[in-house]
Amino acid sequence: MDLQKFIEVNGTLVQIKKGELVFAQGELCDYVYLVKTGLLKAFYLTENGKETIKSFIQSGTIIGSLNAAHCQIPSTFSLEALEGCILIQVPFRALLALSKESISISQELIQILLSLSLKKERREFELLTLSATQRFENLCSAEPDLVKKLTQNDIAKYLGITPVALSRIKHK
Amino acid sequence: MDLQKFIEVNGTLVQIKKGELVFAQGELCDYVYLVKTGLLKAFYLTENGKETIKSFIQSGTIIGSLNAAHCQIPSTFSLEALEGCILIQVPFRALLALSKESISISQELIQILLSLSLKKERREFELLTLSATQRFENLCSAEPDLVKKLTQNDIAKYLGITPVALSRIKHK
DNA sequence: GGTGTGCATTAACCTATGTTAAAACTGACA
DNA sequence: TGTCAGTTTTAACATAGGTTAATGCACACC
Repeated sequence: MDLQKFIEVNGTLVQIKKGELVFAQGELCDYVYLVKTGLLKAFYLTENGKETIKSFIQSGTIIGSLNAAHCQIPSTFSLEALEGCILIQVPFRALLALSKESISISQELIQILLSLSLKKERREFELLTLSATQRFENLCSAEPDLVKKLTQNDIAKYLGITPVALSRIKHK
Repeated sequence: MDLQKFIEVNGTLVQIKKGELVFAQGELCDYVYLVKTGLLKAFYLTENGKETIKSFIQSGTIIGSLNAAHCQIPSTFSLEALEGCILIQVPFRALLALSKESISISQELIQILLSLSLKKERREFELLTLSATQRFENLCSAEPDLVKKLTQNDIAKYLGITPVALSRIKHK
């Protein structure tokens, strides 16, 4: 049995309306979610109230505050639905426990973590070496359909700039 | 047997002199390294020849271009010794193979990947939400002894700014 | 059709950081 | 001791992006 199947069989269905939070920064969150349908954003709020977006999560993805769940610490980010979403929720510890018993699940978990680390590496690289303009162009060519669905506000927060700056960039 | 032990027993010793590369960006690199002694930097070179530092690697750490090794693609970064280093090298596929046979190794690999993702998450957060000044202060308080060993050039490249900008920040 | 709310654009001004280049400093070594 | 290479500092100027605020636009709702 694969991981996705396991979650579907053993998890519980959760419906989230547009604008609602799945979990909030500062909360403990022991669950991992499989996104069946919908679109979400994972974002940070800094002390001075500024929001920056960590990532957008599309259907088919497994998402959760893995570190929070694993270390039993409060999540560093919030997860919000940008559209109505259907998720399947399963405790992270159930996954870990399962992985202790099944090599194939362990292997799959390793695959997921490796591909997660690949994604983060790309993002780190872009933040470190590219200008906002280049990051925007990259995003547009890598995820054209996603970009269409987002507000410029959210795109800007993802790029690490203000909506005003993004508007300027687009204008050129 | 734990992972570190496995590497020590099955790996081969590699000595790297200061300034030499362990592997270079663009190369295939199937190995994972355990740092016995020394200090290294992992860095990107952009097309226009600019260097940015992804991370510093201190002794006791396991390092490698995991994604490159796993996906059999060229490494996106280079690894260079900042001091004379002693490393132990082992093929990544040997680790993966081992993890397929041993649950405990799988679990350890999962732990390593989780803590790696935690580190990257922190860095992403800092790049996304903090100013260069704040990032510098964070680094100084989190890794005071590491900072002492580095040149300002390398610190700047790690923070994502120029040495000139770092000098200005320090001056204040 | 009118009104309100949220989003996008534009403009004016400000600040952080980049760029280039020169000068000062440091340590290695003949 | 003098010289050289590498590193750090300083200065002057250029640019990207932030901040604030005003305006424009679009859609929902009365």
